Amino acid sequence: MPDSSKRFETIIQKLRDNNHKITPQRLAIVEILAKSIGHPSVEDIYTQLKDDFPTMSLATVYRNVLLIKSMGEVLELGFPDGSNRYDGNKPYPHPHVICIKCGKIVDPDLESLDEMREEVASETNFKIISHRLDFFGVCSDCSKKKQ
Amino acid sequence: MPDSSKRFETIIQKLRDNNHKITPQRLAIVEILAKSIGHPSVEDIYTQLKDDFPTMSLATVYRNVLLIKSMGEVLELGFPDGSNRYDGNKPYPHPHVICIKCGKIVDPDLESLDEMREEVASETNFKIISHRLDFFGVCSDCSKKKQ
DNA sequence: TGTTATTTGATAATCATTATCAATAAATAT
DNA sequence: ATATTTATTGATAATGATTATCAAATAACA
Repeated sequence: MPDSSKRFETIIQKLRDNNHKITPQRLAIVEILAKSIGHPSVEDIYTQLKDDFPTMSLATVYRNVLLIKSMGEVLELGFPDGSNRYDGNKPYPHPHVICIKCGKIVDPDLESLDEMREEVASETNFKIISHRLDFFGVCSDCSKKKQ
Repeated sequence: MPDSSKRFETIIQKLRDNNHKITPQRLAIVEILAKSIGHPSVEDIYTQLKDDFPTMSLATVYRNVLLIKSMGEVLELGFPDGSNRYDGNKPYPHPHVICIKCGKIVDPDLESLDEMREEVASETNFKIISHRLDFFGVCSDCSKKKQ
């Protein structure tokens, strides 16, 4: 079973468990969030769905993303410029590498964060609950294009 | 010479170098940013200045923070809820520990980030330019209050 | 198939930030 | 010192992303 199908099932099940109705619009939004290819924005999701759902309202996308976020099944990545991107495939905190040219977001494999977390906790006396780590740079595709 | 005085001089000098006029409002805003006690928001800065400058416009605070940010002399910390906090004392990327109860922001000392940066660069083929690392949790003051 | 409560679509409201513009004031030369 | 020039300020309108509103539509279940 592919990873994104598993995520799809998990999110749908959680919606059912919380007595939310399963509408075609909701299904389609969950489908995209379960994959979260490229970490889409609300606008991205809306654009992807307009073909299949010509009457889809932008508000519906916002509402459902918010609902799924409130259940902890999507990670919201807000940026200083006000843009928000979403990750329903890995809804827990994890590092991101973001291309400042094309907006591409990649998930690197990093392990040493857990040590850091404990280091911070003991140094500051905070009870650490979550974190956010983003690296910003230029991807290899955009580096080539530059000339 | 205290750290914040040094920061104050640096920012003012950079303003002069870029042919910006030194107004009383600007001086006062730079003074607060140079300290950046608690990583203030624009609203925080505005509130602090209203006593000394009763006619101070909120737009003036926004304008000057933006100007100083464009010169690279203040770090903007934007959060998913839309709030922005500023650090003119350490305007370069560095980790933050944020209390989700009272909003307090603390700077921990962490060294291992540079290794991580190189690890990410070699793994993703990105040219890493900047980063952002926030830990979220509950500070010891708020932990005590809870009961 | 009918009933009920939720969801949807369309649009208005909100709120932080940015843009506008006339009046003011800083910097520089006179 | 004073005049001149140009940036800055204060007040407010505009913007844009997100959220709220509400009547109509529809999923869930009897």
